[in-house]
Amino acid sequence: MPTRKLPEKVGNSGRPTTISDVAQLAGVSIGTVSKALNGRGSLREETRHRVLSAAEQLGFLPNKAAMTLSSGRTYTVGMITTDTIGRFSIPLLMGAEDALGAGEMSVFLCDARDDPIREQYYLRTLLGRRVDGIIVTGRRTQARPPIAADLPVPVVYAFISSADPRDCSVVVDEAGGARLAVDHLLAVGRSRIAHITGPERHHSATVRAAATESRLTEAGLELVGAPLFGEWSEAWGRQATKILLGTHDVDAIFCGSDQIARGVADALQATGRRVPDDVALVGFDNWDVMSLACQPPLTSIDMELEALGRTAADLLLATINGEPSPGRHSRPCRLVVRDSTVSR
Amino acid sequence: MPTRKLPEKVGNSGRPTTISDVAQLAGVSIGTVSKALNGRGSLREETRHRVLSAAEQLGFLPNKAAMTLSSGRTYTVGMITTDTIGRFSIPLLMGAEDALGAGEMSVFLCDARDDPIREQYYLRTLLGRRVDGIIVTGRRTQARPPIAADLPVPVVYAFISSADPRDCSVVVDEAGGARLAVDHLLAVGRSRIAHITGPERHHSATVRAAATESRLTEAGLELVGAPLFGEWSEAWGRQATKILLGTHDVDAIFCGSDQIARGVADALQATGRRVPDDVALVGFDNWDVMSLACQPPLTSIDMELEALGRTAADLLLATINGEPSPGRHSRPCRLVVRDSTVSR
DNA sequence: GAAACCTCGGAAACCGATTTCCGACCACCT
DNA sequence: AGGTGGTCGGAAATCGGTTTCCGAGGTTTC
Repeated sequence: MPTRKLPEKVGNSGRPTTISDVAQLAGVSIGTVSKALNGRGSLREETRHRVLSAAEQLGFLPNKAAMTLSSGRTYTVGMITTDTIGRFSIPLLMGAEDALGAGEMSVFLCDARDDPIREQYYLRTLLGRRVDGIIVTGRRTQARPPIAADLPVPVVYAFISSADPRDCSVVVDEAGGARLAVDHLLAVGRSRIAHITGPERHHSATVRAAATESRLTEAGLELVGAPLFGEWSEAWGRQATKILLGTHDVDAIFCGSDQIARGVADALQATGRRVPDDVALVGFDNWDVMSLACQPPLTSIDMELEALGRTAADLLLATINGEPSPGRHSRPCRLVVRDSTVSR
Repeated sequence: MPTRKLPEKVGNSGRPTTISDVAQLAGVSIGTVSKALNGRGSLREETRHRVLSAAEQLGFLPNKAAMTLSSGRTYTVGMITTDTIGRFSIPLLMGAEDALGAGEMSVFLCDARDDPIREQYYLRTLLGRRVDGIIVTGRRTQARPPIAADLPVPVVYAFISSADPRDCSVVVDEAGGARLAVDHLLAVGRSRIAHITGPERHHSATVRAAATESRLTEAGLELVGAPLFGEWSEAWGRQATKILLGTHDVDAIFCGSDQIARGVADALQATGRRVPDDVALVGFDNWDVMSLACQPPLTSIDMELEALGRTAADLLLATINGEPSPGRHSRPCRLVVRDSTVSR
C-alpha cells in the first residue's frame, strides 16, 4: 500500500490537476510526464526528477477514468450480495475487500436485497462500469442459479454456490464442520448426543444434520432422537431442549447455531443440568456475541468467513489474470473449544 | 430503476460492444448513435429506431469511463468506514447505498480498520477515481478530526461527526434518546432509576449518562447512585447489577446498550426480581438479537441508523448538486416499547 | 571531417464516449 | 431556375491519460 502525500494544492480553479498542468509546470510534454511517472521510456534523471517534483507540488493524481480508457482495465470489482448484508456477509465483505485492496482494486458494493430485479439492475450497472470481475455472495448456502450466462467478466460465488458446476464457487465445508463437532464430543467422552438446529428447508440445517448422523454412525453410535428442526433462535433452543429432555437422556447436544445453543444452555440450567458436566454443548458460527456471552462460553464451529472472502477475492484476481479455477472450492471449518465442552 | 435486458450477444471477439459497433450495424456515425441513445439532436424516427434496435441486438452498454471523461462526473461515491465495518455501520451502509443507488450512483466501499494510513490511502484512491463525493462513517460517536482539509469533493460524516463545525455531519441525538428512555420510565410510574452503561472514555456512554441525569433533575428526581460505567457487555450488566442491588433499591434500570440490559435482566432474575413488575428495564440500540431474545423482550431506544444513512446520502447528493448543508445535523431516536417496561 | 550510433523527449494516434458545428439534401417560394 | 429555409446526420474536437514512432542533438568511430 503505497503512501504518498495528499494534494497540497489544487490546480487552477479548483479543478483537479491534469497531466497537462504537470507538463506545463515541468516544461515538458505530456508524453514525457507519463513516462516519468510510470518509469517508462528513457529520460534523463534530471528531467524525471523535475517532473516528479512538479507532480508532487501540484498534488497530481492521475485520472483513473482516462487510464481505464486506454488500458481497458478498471482495477475495480463488484460485490453483489444477493441477500441483505447481514451477519454472515460482513466478514466475507471485509475479507474480500481486504484482499482486493491489497491488489489495488476498488470494490463496488451492491446490496440486491433478495430482489432479482435489483440484482439484474446492479449487474447491468457493473458491466457498464466495466468492472474487472464480480463476486456474488449471500446469506443462504443453498446453491443458486447463476447470476447470468456467459458474462464477459469473471465471476466468483462466495459462501453461496452457483448451481452451474463450471462456475467458480468458494463455500464452507459445513458437513466437515459438523463432523469436527461430533469428533470433539466423542473425544471428550460423550456418546448420547442430540442435535437441535434450524428450519429443515434451510440447506445449512439439513447438511449439518446429515453429517452429524453419518459421523455418529461411522463411530458405531446413533443420534439420540431425530434431529430437531425448528428456527435459528434462542427461543427454539429453549423449547427444543424441553421437548428433548422430556423423552430422552443425553450427555451432549450439538446445535446448528450459537443462538440455538445459547437457548439450550439457558434451558439446561433451568432444569438443573450443569454444562458441561452433565451435558456438553457445541454451537455453530462462533459468533462472539453469543458464544462468549453464553454461560459457560460456548465451544463452537467457526466457518472462517473472512478467510473465505479473501480466498474468493484471490481466486477472482487469479481468474482476471488468466488463471481461472472453475468449480466448487470447499474450505474447512475450525473448532473453537471453550468451557461448554471441557470443564476447567 | 430502469430495467433492460442483459447483453444477449457480446460484440466481436468477446470484447465489450462499443458505440462504433452499434454505429456500424445501424449504418450511421457514432455521433448519431450517441444522439439516438440519449435523445439529443434531431433524428428521423426511423433512424433513431434503427440505432436503438442495433444497440439492443448487440447488448450495448455505454462505457462509463468514457462518459466520465467527457462529462467530468463519475456518478460514484466513496464510503469510508474509519473503524471496522461492524454492527452499527451495516444499517448505515445499507441506508446510504439504497439512497445512492436510487440516484444511479455506485458506491466504493473502503474499510480503513481504524488505521490512519489506510484511511489516507483510501482517500487518495477515491480522489484518483474522481468520486463525486465521500461519506465518512465509523463506530464511535466521538467527533473526529476532518479526514482532510480542502478536499475537491463534498464530504458528509455519518454517525460520527467532524470536529470542524463547518463540515456536514449527520449524527444521532443520543441525549434525546436517553431522555426518551427516562420519560418513558417516568410515564410508567418509576422513580428510583439507575443507569448502567459502557466505558466512561466512550463519548456515547458519557453523553447518554449526562442526559439521563439532567432529565431526572428536570423531573425533580435524582439518579439512584452514580452512573455505573464499565463495558458494553452482558457480563458487565450482570456484575453491575449485583453491585447496584447490594447498596441501593431501584424500580427501574436504564442501560447504555441492549447487551448490558440483557445481562442485567439475567442478574435480576437470578436474585428473584421480576421484570418489569419489580424492576423496569430499558436498553439502547434496539438490536433485535438482544432485545427480542431477552426474557422478557426489551424496551429499547432505536437510533434509526438506516434512515440516518439515507439522510447522509441525500445530503451528499444535494451538496453534489450545488445545495450544500454545512454543519451538524442531528436526528432523533425512537422509543420501542416491549415487555420489559410494561406488563401484559 | 563525415558517418554511424545513442540518448532523450516531443508529436500524434488511440481508448470510447459527448457535443458542437457545418454541410448535404429536400421542399418551397418567387 | 435560383435562392431560401429547415431537417437530418456526419466530421471533428474534446476529455486525460498511454504508447509508439521518429527526429534532433551530441558523442563516438574510422
